[in-house]
Order: sequence, then C-alpha cells, then structure tokens
Amino acid sequence: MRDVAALAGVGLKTVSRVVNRERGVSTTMAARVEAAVAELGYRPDAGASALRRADGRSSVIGVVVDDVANTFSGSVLRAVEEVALRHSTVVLAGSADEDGSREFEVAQAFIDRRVDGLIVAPSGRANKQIAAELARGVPVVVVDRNVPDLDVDQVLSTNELGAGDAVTHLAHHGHTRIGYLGDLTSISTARQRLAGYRAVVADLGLESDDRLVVADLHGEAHAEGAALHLLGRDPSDRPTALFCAQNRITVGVVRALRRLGLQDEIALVGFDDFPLADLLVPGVTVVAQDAQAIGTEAARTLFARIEGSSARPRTTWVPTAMIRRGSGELRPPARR
Amino acid sequence: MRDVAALAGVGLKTVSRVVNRERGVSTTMAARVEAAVAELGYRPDAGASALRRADGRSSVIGVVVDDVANTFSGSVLRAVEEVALRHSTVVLAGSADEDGSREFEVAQAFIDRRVDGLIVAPSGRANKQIAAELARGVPVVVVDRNVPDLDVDQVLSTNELGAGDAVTHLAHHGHTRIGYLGDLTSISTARQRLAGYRAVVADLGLESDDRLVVADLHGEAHAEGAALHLLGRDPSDRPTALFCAQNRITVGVVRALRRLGLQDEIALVGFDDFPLADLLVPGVTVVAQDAQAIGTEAARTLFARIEGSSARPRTTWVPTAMIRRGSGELRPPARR
DNA sequence: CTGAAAGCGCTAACAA
DNA sequence: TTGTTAGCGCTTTCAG
Repeated sequence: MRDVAALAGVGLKTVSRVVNRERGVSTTMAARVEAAVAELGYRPDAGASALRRADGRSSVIGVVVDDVANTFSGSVLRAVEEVALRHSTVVLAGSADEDGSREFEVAQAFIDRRVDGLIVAPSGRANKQIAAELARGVPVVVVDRNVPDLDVDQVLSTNELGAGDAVTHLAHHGHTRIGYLGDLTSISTARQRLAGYRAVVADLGLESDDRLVVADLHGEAHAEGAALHLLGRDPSDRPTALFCAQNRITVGVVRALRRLGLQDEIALVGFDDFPLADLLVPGVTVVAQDAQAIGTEAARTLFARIEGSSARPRTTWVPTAMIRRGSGELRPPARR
Repeated sequence: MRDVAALAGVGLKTVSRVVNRERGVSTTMAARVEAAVAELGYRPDAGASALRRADGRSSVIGVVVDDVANTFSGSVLRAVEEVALRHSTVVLAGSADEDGSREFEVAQAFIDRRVDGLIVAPSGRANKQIAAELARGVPVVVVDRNVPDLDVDQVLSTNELGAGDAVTHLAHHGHTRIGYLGDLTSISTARQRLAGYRAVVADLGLESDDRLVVADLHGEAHAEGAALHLLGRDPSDRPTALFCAQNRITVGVVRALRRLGLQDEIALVGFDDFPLADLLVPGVTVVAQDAQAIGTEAARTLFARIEGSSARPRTTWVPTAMIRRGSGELRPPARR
C-alpha cells in the first residue's frame, strides 16, 4: 500500500479511500491511484484491514458439519457458500465426524481466525461448547440437529412431522406392523424421528411392539445386520413395512432386503433422499430433506445477526417432502 | 493480551511466549499466565499474529473445486482437511462451477485473506490466472484437471490409462464396436479419457467409427439424450458396449438403457465410481478414481511447498482401479 | 478533498 | 529469564 501511495504520489489514506470506494476523492486522484494499483498488482490485505476497522469484520464465516464429504453436508455447505458470496464473505469448512471434542476444536480454530459467525451442525453433546461460543459474542446458527436448552437460532427439518408422514403413508397402504430402524439416539434428529414414528403408531392404532424398533444404529453395515435380524423371523412375526430414519441406514436396509430377496415384499420408506434412489428397483420412496433450503436459510439468519439483528433467536422449520418411487407403495401380503 | 499481561502481572512478550509455547519461561511465570488466560478466556488472534510473524503464515489454505456438493470434490476436500488439521491449518472452501471467472474470483478472495497456499481443480481456461497466482508467490497445487503448459505441482488420476483399461476390459469380453460418451472437451480430463479410448481402439483394431464417439456432453440429462440417440439406431449399426467418461454421464446413460430396456444387452463401463453403483441391476462396472488419495497427496505436496520446498514441480499420478459389478462383463450378442 | 499520526493485536529484535 | 520498543498493513481520528 505504501508502494502504491508512493507511485501515485498520494498519501496512504487516499489509497485506502480509493480501494474501499469511499466517496470524497477527486476523479484525478482516484485515476492515479487506480493506475498505480494495477501496475503494482496491489491487493489489499483483508486481515490487516479487519484488524483496524471499526466493525472488526473479517468477512469470513465458518461452517462445521458432520463430514463435508457426505451429500447432505456438502449441499448445506454449498448453499451457505452462495449466500456468503453475495456478502463478499468466504467460508471456512470443517468436519466434526460425530465427535464432540473435534467439533469443539474446529470451532475454536475458526474463532481464532476471528470469523464473523459460525454455522454448526452439532454432534450430540456439544451444547456447552456452543454456549461458550455464544458467550464470546460470535453469532452462531445451529442447523440440522437441534439443541433444546439453548437460546440460539436454529434451522431444522421437520423431523417429527416427516417421520410421521412416512409412517402414515405406509399405514395408508395397508400396513399395520411397521418396523423402525434409526440412528444413534444421542443425535437429536434421531430422537425426533423416532418420536414421529411412535406418535403415528399410537394415533392410528398400529401394532406397537418394541421388537419392531431398532435404534442406535451406526452406519450402513450395522443397519444391514439389524435388518437381516429383524426380517429373519417367521413371516407371521416380522414387520410388513420398514421406516428407516436415516440415509445410510436406508441403504443398509436395501442391501438386506436384496440379500433376502424381499425387496418386492417388504415396503420401505427412508428419511432423507439419496442420489440414485430412483434407479434402484423398486425405487426407494423417501421423505426428502431440503439441504439447500436449510443452508440458505441458515446463512441468511447468520448474516442478519452479523449485521446486528437483535431479534429473539428463533427456530426455522424446513419442510420435508414425500417422494414416491415404489418401495413405499408396496402392499402387505393378503391376510391368511 | 494486554489484559492477560496485566492480570498476570507480566509483560506482553511473556504472554506471547507462553501462548506460543516458546521455551525459556520459568514455570512460575508460565503458570501465572496460564491462569490469567483461563480466567479471561483469552484466545490469541491468529490473523494479527500472522501479520507480524517472520514467516507471515496465516495457517489458512484454500481449496477451489468444481462444486463442494458433489461426491468427488467433497471427498477431495475432506482429505485435504485431514492433512491441514495436522498442520494446525484451516481450510477455505469454494466452488467454481465450471466457470473460469468465478474460479478466479474465488481464488482472488482467498488470496486477499492471505492463504498460505491454494489447491485448485481448474476449469477449462484458467491457466493464465493460475499463472498469476503463482507469480504472486502463493504456492498452488493443481488437482484433477491438468494444466499442460504450466510449471506447477499437479495431482491427477491416470485418466488415459484408466480409460484404456475400461475399453480393453470391454474388448476382452468380446466387444469390437464400443461407443464413447464424454464430457466437455474443454476439460483436460475429458480429453485424456478420450485419448485413452482412441489409443486402445487403434491398438486392438476395434471398430473406429466417429459416429460412436459423442463428446462435449454436459450433465446427466444431456448424456441420457445422447445415449437414446446413439442406441436408437438399427441393432446392427449400434455399439454393443459403451464407455462413459464421467460419473454423471454414466448415470444418464444408465437411465437411457433402462428406458430402452437394454441394461442387460449393452455392456457399460463408467469412469469414476459413484455411490450405489453396486446396488443397481446390473451393477455398474467402473474405473474408480481415488478422490481421497488425490486430496491427501495434493495437501502433502502443498505443505511441502509452504514449508519451503523448492524441488522442481512434479506431477503425481494417482492410479485408478477397475471395479467389476456386472454391466461391464456383459457379452455382445452372438454374430448372425 | 487530502494527509499525518495513532493504534488494532501481535511478534521480532534487542536490551536489561 | 523477562520486558521494551518498533512495526506488520491497514483504518480511524483529526487537522489541514
């Protein structure tokens, strides 16, 4: 910057004014500065600028998700990026891997770079740490997983409703004995989806049998094993339909059905869509989350806070959508 | 930091020493400082520190990929993140969307934050801009797509070899009339894969017919249309096997085969694996890229440069692997 | 409209 | 072993 000022024969502040497009600079001066900037290939140092600036903004935000390599997280990240771009802000991305302490470290590392705000998909027990971040005055928006006892903006799928829709859908197709396979119950979304299942089972008077409910599944292989076990029973005893509360669990269950040759017998609805679900045979009916909408809304909320909004924190519910593809429309075998 | 020094009753530099774990501080002092740090919840400002530090490192790197929401890019990003974590470095992520000018803007925005280095998957014509970044002295590693005339570290899949393997595989299963469907030829990988196809067609004396080669496809729908057209011909005229040079193209082609009911007649090998390829019927045989290895290797190379390596820039080739799943092992119909 | 001086939070160089 | 001073690149404040 000093070099630019020297070359243009002006003071430092004039360069600063031109670079920041402040008004009150004569066109002559501005032109001279612009020329010097171009000649030297000068680029302002955003960090140094943030250090001194009154609002202290770094124009960097952080996104902490479970794993940037998975489809859902990637889509959220991408949507956030788009909104950030419009605010001339760049995005630090980190994966927490369902691990509370890693999540904390990543968030800490982002805060050490003085991010303007943080979007976090919290793993189970990170509430305290999110509270700490809030206490530091860093705006935080929680996505995907909710954090019950914390006064913070949240953007969530309608998990309970969506799960209920799935079960209702199966019931409408004649099923009364519907199994549930779900994620670690340390994850809030898994609890909500299970609650949605239970509510509809009770409401519609479906068979309520704890042996139909398998929770705390972790990953595809685990889900496959659980499904094999659940469906290995006597046909009169096993469920005629399954609700899978998560993406990877659904895939594991599809594998199990294939192995048993039951993919056209047992109905299946999954929570959260996945690529190519429509190309499987039968196509997998799902209750789809709108990752993009979640990301966009979270980013908008975050920027509102960054720009000083002091409205009461609120929770935004992003609706899910049922996508019928065949597996959820299978009917139970005729009664004997 | 001043507050910490005051509370601990020491000088600024002592706090700095403790925080940075420099040696030469008495345990007494260190303990007093630690206590003050904890009490005030002090966290050093990484940006301010970088501003003054001799090496000027910000401990931030940037990754510019096509789209952070797609599987391949997400996996690369994740692998880079892991290596970065071990170097106490955080990762700015950006999507260029196959758009040279957006790519440039994102890279520029990262450089303005004084990243220590950049990993870029360049869209077609960005060579000049990468050159500019190099000229600024920012270490750059190119991944996935190569940039022929530039002296820069690159980490690439063995595109030509892998494509050749795919075609050879089909030939070994009796096919002599093999179609090619590929990406925009502005993308270097697409050109290399086409070259691999052509080389093997020539080497093995397979039928060389320009009507079997469809390039410059963009996206799934486009590929599906092209495949419908290619396969819509008289059976005696159409290919008995297809090689798809990219992920989304493969999926589009699978859709086309399904619509025509030809999925068990026409053999298919795709370049780049995709989730659930094994659950389709028939399973889709692919030449898989190792996104994780690419990311890891790119990050390692980048950190070597950041740490001052001045070795000649080199290109690392990451091998592909053939995964047989059924579609690539179909035989051509018996000769009439 | 323009520029000089001070200082953001930190570390390098040096002195005590 | 510890502290002081200067200054990284920038913006603020305030005086011309």
